[in-house]
Amino acid sequence: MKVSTDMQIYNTLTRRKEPFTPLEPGKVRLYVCGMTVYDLCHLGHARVMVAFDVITRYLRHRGYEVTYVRNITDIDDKILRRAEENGENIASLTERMIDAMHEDEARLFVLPPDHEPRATAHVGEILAMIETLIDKGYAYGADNGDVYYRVRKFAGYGKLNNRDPDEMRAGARVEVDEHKEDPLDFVLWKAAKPGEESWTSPWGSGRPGWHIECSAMSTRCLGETFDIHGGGPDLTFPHHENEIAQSEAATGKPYVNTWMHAGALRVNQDKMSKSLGNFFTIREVLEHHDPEVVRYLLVASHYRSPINYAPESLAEARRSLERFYNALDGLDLEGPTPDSGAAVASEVDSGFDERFTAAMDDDFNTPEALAVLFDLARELNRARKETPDQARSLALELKRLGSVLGLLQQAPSGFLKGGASELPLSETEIQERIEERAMAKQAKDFARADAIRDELAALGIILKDAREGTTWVFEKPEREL
RNA sequence: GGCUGGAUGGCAGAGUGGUUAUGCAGCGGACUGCAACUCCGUGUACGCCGGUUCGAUUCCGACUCCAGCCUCCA
Repeated sequence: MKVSTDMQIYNTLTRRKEPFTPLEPGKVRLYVCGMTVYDLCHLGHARVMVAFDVITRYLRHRGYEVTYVRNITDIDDKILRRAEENGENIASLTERMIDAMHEDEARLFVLPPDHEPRATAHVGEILAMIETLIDKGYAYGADNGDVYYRVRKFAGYGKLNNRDPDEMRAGARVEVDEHKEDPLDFVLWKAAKPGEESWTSPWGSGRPGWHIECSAMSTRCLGETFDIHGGGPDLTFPHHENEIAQSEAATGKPYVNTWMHAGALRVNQDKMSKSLGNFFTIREVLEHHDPEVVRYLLVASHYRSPINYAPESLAEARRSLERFYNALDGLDLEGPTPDSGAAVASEVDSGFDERFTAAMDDDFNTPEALAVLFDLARELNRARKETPDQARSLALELKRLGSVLGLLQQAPSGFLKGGASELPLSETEIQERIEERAMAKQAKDFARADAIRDELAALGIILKDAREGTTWVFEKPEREL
């Protein structure tokens, strides 16, 4: 696949779309801030995971070799507190949460990152970077054992957030720490309290601060300057601002070329948060909804737009996805694919790929890309009647482009049947009723046939009479959460 | 108060200086024994006020409202 230079990506740093040119031709180095593993992942995490999964998939589809690094913060105040509440040790807590996170993302069709560095495994690099910062005068040890970053010393501080340090009313909402030279200074190394998990350092036993960990691990995995750094919307300040300050002060080089931030996920127009009681973990939602429906909802908006999560929006996402799967249902989707055979690919030449690519090249415009796929699905539905060969090619094309968004890879009948485990009747029972109805139809006993259909419909099982026979889909009557 | 980003048809959600987004829902027609699926057709949408322009939802300015960040947060 050819890599052209037509891609445009919105850069948070410059606040505009820019042509994307990686440092090394054909290779993209991508770092995304991952989770602090003290609790289960919620939908906001899913949003970021899925956004950068789509971005990675598309870059690869476009021919780039992507190294995708997403860290795990496995030491931090919240973890210490939670472990103590649970009466379990830190390692046990973080391992459990990491396993749960991997399960959740796999269910959402999120491909694993190439590297998942953990803070606790990189304390050496973190200490080295802190020492460099002290040597260069950008950091200082305080008498309480903490080490702080000297924000005023770094000329570019605030550039990511367009914020002037002099304008920041520091201390307005935070208690000013008497050990800091300046209220804006942030902690690089935190002295351990007695009994806390700690590492030895030149400044006494302690643990790394949150910000330095990302600087150290991204540099370790991707080099001093890399292409894309991503994360959730609330990380721009102070986390990413501090990363820039640390890394650029330590290396004297630009840290990141393109900063990307996903939009927020809201619940009924409020920010999702525990205090508001509108907090949904991924697994809670997946108890009631097909994972692909959740993913579709997240992909159907642009990655930078806020998404309002409401129960109705999932029902609607499901119906949209049904349109795709209805189009694919009953076609032979195995065998040679457009990717594996040029002969098959040439049969489909209606510009769908080009339109899809143009949409995605424009800052990963997934809504526009989905619009192309809906057009493709319509073309496919038209072709089904008269030119089945073409229909099959279009179906394969739909599935292939869908895979770039991480969608449409399930067996259509499986999706449409809505997860056999929730069915009110067994599949064989349903089949029996269908046969019963077929006999009634043959005997022209339409009243009986309709009665059977209505009876099944009341259970959420909708029959579809096709030329080849009757199939069904399962539509759970009420979907909540 | 500072900084960012928004305000699009019943809902969701792209985009554009003049021409169809797309999906869901609705309406009319086709297919069907009747439906479902599908197809065809169908909506005088662009917060408010000015300005630029032959023409603005799209550019510029003011205003109103909303959200996020400014403290840990994806």
